[in-house]
Amino acid sequence: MDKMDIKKLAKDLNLSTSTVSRAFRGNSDINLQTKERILAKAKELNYQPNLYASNLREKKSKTIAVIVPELANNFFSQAINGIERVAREKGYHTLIYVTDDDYQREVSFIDDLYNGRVDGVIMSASGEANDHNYLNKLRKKHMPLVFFDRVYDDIEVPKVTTNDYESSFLATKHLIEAGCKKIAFLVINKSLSIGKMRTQGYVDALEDAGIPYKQSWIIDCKNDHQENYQVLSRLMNTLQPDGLFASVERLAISSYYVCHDLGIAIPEQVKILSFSSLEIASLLNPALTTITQPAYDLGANAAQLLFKTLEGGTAQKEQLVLKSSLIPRKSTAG
Amino acid sequence: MDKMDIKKLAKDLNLSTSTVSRAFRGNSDINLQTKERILAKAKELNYQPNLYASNLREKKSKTIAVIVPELANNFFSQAINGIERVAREKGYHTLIYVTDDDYQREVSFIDDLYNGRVDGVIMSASGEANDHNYLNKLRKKHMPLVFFDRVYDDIEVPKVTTNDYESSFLATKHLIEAGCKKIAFLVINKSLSIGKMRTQGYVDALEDAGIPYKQSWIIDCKNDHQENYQVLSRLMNTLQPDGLFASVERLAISSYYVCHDLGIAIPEQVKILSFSSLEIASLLNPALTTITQPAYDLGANAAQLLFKTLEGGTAQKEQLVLKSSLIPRKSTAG
DNA sequence: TTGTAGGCGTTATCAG
DNA sequence: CTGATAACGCCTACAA
Repeated sequence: MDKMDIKKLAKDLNLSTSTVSRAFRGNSDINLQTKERILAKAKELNYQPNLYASNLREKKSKTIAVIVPELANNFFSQAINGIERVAREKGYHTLIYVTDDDYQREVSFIDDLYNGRVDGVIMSASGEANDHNYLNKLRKKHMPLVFFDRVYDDIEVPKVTTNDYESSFLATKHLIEAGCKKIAFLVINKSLSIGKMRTQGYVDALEDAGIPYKQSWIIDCKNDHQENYQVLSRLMNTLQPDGLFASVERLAISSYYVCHDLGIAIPEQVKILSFSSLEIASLLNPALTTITQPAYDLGANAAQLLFKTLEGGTAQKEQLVLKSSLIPRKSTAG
Repeated sequence: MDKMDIKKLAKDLNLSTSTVSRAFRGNSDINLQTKERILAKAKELNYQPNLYASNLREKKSKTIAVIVPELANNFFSQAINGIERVAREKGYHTLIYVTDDDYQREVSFIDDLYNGRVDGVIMSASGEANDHNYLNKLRKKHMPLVFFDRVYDDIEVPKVTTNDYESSFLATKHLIEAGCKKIAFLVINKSLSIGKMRTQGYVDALEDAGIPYKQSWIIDCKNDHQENYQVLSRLMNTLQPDGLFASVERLAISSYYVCHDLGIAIPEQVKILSFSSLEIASLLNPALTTITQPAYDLGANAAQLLFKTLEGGTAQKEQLVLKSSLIPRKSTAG
């Protein structure tokens, strides 16, 4: 009574399973009337073709995987939103995997996808300077992979990033023009693709302005707020920068807390600027100058690239670079 | 050379497919040595059992679906984070569907899940006062469903919510005690489960304090910022409230913009309080008093409830109510 | 402990 | 336009 399958439905209709099957496939030849009769009966009996049987036959899952370092984060949630929308429009389903910035987890997620569960993968990388060879297995399985934002340079697949170097350069220049002489650069992982680009933009902009650059002004931070709070407090008390350039949103947040608590006035005593996808940057106290990445578009484009290779068959290695925008606000006001 | 399946692997090893299969199943009798030989060879040849063939046999997908109204949103991204974590720990995969608050989309997502794609569904509802009968089909398919936060009262499934009525009552009281006489309540959908509870809390708190309650002080808003900006501007100019209680984070945001633009001082001229999962509420200008829902826990608990019914078999109808916390900040300072 | 064989529910191919 | 049949890749009785 409960379990419906194509055979029972066919018997109910005095038809063969092939005919019933045809009613559910878009293309095949079938009499319109029988088709409608079948669909009606199917609805009545609450029948739907079994997904796993279909996929087994057709060897595709109409599903993609998205692997991200974190989820509860403006940037990634917007990006995923973009991915999900494109996937949905293409009739694909979207699986989410969060690594919590744990490289091992990334590896094991990927491992879990070899079995045909998905047709393709979109990923923002977690594993810094590790071995990325496990990703080549994906290619052997003809499973397309697309990177967005955080990429591995040594893996040749389509990538969607933003103009990090240029943005970072301009941002640093912006601080200099606002009068900063002692600009600290806050970074989480300067060996990662993105950290590297952003750090370089900062360094070059300093040089370009004839400001002596010192290694000690590049501050290594973590993902943990408490730790960063300590590091930044020390920074403010010792080096006493008059400018903070946060390469990641959460570092700007920590900086704000530190400055509030230490009674350091923004922007009078220290100007702050950050890469950030915070939609309410202008409501902060004071409004935060940001380099805003087009997070949604980044995701949407990554998805489009994936479907392009999925449909085209050829493994493209397109590199798409979207532009971020520098939005000056009170936190860097002269 | 490329495609591996159990037969080729078996042939390579001079074994039968059943033996190979056994090496991958946890339970079956198999010689430890042959098992290891098989697994080694499998790794070498990059073989993994095809998921769809396995699922077709075993009739379960080890996958759950999460359906939410929106994704790029502090509350939902935290909740999904909680769900994903629990699912991962249970060895399940997580599919994401975003309705953009479109009831029809919710229905069609659900339709798409009848085919065995998932073992269970976790959902925060989009469709207000619509017909929810389509959900009963899920039950016929023995597909467990769990609601979180936004629920349909007429559907009897496990639900995880927060103490919305109580929180709303206390929040209103907080505003009254801070000296507000004319408190407007901003709501997006007062007919929805949550909107209803929150509205009632507001109304009752007013009555409790002997403040005459007027329908006109309940302000109907939308999801769109532009529209809300208009509505709220008008509100501030006409009714001139001295307190705003936003039932949803985005309405507090819009209120801040309006007040900033109109030069209305918070909290001197108007105090603002909001349901919100914003982690940086205290960095806003001024720091925003919030009722903070335990978003992550809401998601994690919903997932746990789902797995409980998935494992236990019995369709529980547990109702879990988590507590939100009122965190007073500058925006409601006396 | 291992092998054989049948079937999970669909769909594509080929006849009719 | 419709029906029979053989895969898809794997798993599990049952037999050896």
